[in-house]
Amino acid sequence: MSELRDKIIKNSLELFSSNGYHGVSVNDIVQQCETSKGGFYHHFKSKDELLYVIHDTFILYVLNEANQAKKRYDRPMFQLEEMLRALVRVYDLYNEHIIVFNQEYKYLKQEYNELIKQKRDRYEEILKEVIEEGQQCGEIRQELPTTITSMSILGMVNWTYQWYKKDGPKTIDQIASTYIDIIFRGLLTTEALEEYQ
Amino acid sequence: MSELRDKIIKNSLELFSSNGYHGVSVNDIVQQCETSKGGFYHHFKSKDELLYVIHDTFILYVLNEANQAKKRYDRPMFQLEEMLRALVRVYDLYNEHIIVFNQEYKYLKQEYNELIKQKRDRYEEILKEVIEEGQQCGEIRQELPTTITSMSILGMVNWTYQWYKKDGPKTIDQIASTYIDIIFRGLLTTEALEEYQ
DNA sequence: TATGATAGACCGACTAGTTGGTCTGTTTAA
DNA sequence: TTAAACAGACCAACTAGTCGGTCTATCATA
Repeated sequence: MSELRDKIIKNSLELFSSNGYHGVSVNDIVQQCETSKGGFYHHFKSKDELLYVIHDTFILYVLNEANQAKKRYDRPMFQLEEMLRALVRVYDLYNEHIIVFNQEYKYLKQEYNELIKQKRDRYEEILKEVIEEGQQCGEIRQELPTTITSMSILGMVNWTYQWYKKDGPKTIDQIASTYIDIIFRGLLTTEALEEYQ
Repeated sequence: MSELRDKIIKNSLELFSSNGYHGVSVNDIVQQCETSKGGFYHHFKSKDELLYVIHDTFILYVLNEANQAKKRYDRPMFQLEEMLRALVRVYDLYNEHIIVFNQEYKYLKQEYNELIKQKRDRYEEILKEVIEEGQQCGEIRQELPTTITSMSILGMVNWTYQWYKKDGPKTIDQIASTYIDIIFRGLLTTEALEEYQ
């Protein structure tokens, strides 16, 4: 792609993630990038489109990882572990994307919102599928309601962006391991848990 | 307090939670309330102060519930259960507050932000204390890192606002029970879990 | 090789509209 | 009579987005 386009995305991410989408004007972005209004609008139809692009690159990545995790393993238990490790790992890679995503996705214009929502829903579906399959084959406790369970997991992991700091005392892998420890003990049947450990 | 003041808060909550803080102008609020700019600014110093008031009423309630839970029970295990049930219950009572809170707290002006952050931090401290005490008395597994664990719980529960619908298929109590089921199996030592069930 | 044409990248003054907030009143209730 | 409660015209600041124009690089043609 273009150099300026990348520069705009990179700088916008910094600005958005610390000041919020509405706390940053197109002029701010343009100034930070040492370019002009013309430069900006040459690459983006609107400020909204920029927000969309930020959302999309990140969610596309996550969705892709989830699909791969499903393919790589055939047992739900391991699919789930891989999905979670991948999702948590994203917090190192796309930290700023996620802050912006969670804070501002409500402000996406409808046309963009629908595109994002499709992928978001697809991810949730995959997670649900994995849990359902885990329940069917006796790895995950059947008495757990599938939706609440998958939302619990998603919540736990997604909340990371609220407190995780790259230079904090815990590495992202340590965090992932603790999540998986808690979730697996919480979800797995006694037999599956014994086998897993 | 004043009637108009309450009306402004009530209507703002509706507007903010569906359109976002930045998607709603003071004029929108004033129109919805069938009042005027004068009416609004008689009761609030600024639009920011309104946002602060919304944040504060909700977090004050949650903090209060947590303190009571700590007082009511002496065993960490039960303190934790009560804290979680109370926190989840808030999603029925303060649904709109929470949506606004999570979406917009970043946009609070510094003076307000600090006041909110204090209470928010205090809540997290209480949760951590409970978990630490649970670890010390052998109810909660000692190998779990306290911070990550408490953040996991907070994340799981706080995420509820993203998907919970009052008229959805699951009641808030069912959701709470599933959370507690997963968390307790995930956190408690084998002995404490047996005793609990 | 020299010349002219075309296209994309970028510039920045400008506009039309909106925003939060103010200020001078008027009404209402005690 | 007095003070609080409200009304609404008004303003300065700022916003996203536009538009005529420039600069540079590539490529066909003579």
